[in-house]
Amino acid sequence: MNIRIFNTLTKKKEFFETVEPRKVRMYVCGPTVYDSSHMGHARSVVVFDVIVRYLQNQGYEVTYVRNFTDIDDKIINRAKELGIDTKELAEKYIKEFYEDMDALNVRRATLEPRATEHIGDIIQVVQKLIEKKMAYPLDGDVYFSVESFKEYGKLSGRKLEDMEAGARVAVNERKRNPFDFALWKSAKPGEPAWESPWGKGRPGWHIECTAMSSSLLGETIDIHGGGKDLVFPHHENEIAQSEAAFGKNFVRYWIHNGFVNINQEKMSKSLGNFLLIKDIIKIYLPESIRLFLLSNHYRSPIDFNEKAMEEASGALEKIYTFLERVEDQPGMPGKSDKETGHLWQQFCDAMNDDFNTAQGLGVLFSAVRNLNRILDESGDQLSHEDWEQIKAGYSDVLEIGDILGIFKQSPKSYFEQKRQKGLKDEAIDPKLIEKMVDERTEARKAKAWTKADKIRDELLDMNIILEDRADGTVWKYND
RNA sequence: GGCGGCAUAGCCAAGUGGUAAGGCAGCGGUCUGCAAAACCGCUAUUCACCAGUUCGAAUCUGGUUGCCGCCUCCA
Repeated sequence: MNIRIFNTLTKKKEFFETVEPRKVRMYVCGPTVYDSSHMGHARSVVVFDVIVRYLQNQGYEVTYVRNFTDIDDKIINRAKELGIDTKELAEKYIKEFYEDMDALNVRRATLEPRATEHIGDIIQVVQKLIEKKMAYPLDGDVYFSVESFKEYGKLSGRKLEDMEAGARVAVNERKRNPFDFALWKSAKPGEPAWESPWGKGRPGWHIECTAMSSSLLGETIDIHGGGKDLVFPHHENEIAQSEAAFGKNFVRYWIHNGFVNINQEKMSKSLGNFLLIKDIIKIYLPESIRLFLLSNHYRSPIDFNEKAMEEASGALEKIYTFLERVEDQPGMPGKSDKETGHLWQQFCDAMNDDFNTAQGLGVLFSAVRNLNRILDESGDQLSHEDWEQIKAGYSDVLEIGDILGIFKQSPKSYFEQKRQKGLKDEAIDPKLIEKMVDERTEARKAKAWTKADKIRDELLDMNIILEDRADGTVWKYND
């Protein structure tokens, strides 16, 4: 049980040691709820969902906090456009976020705080920073002074001097340093605002995470995660605020996931290629999407495209086919076997190495192939030894699926679901298919192969694939 | 301009010092009336290029080329 994690702070894989034995305090930056969630959100959320599942499986008690940023400029602007208040807007997208994530079989975090629920904590941290002279009020705003924090830049590997050279930040003459960032922003008329020692206003973006992390998890936590894009400035600023305020190491392990590209392009509003989760799940099964997202190492970029999704769907089906095959074995005792075997251990080896799900999937597929071979070779009389291997493999596959958040349904319902979806997409009456399959069965009995093959071809045109098994013909939808 | 990442077969993708996982596609085969599914075999003497360290490098060092990301809201 020696997990190694790539720490963005040290740029090295380090053995995972928690502050408190067997307990993990973990914070992951959640969405700013001003718009629907896209595939990038899906990746981040799924990756950390898998990490939490694995840590729990390995015996850690995980307190997992994932926040909602429910107040900020983007929310204010969007609400203004729509003519609704910010709270209403935030609620709408929080609800959507849950719908998307439930569909993707993402478990809820232990705590899911909202920035607006922690205004008091935020004000306290800001005050503390002012007292320590590491922040300064300015006309109702409060800024963090980056120069006061000597280690500023340690996460992103930047130096203030270097950045100033090629500065692309809008210069605000009033700030002491162009990189000073707002902890508190004064409210313009009509904007949502909270009372504070500096007048009415709202928190800056970065401070909420410091406040919520420290108040819910403590001043030093084990893991802080998020997308790579958050390294600078968001997480850099969080470190500065937190370590300045509390005088302690803020985070032990920083974990950042890579981007999702769309057909080799970065997702961006300007390119108009933002793929929303709610649209993607209309086309692909959520489990296929999870499998796709986990098929690359979490730190590498991943390219979303039709071919990749078809491969992921095919891979999912391959494993469901195996599971169904095992469950159809006479004498299959169901999922009783809880003992984990060789395969599970190999999967853990992959996961222990910086949560290498891509390698873990390799283990899974080669195991499925081996187990299928055993089934092929033994025909209908499985030896005791073979049967033990199959049972152990089967339960390991399910255990792995549990970590990855796939194979949640039975193979029967998976295939049924696919058939239903196919019929709906193609607008086909299932009775027609049953009728054609029956006709073909009759033709085959009469050895009228030409007729039988003609029916099969007709079904194929409807994307229906037939499998003639020993106990009858089964049809599947081919997407 | 500053900082960082990546380059492995037709495609996707693991592998950070010990002689190239896995998936898809392709070809050949087993099975099948024929298929489908499944399985077996074949498919990178080689890991962008050049030099170096080493008994040994895809893995380490230096350089070259190409692609990408961050530095502005962003998962």
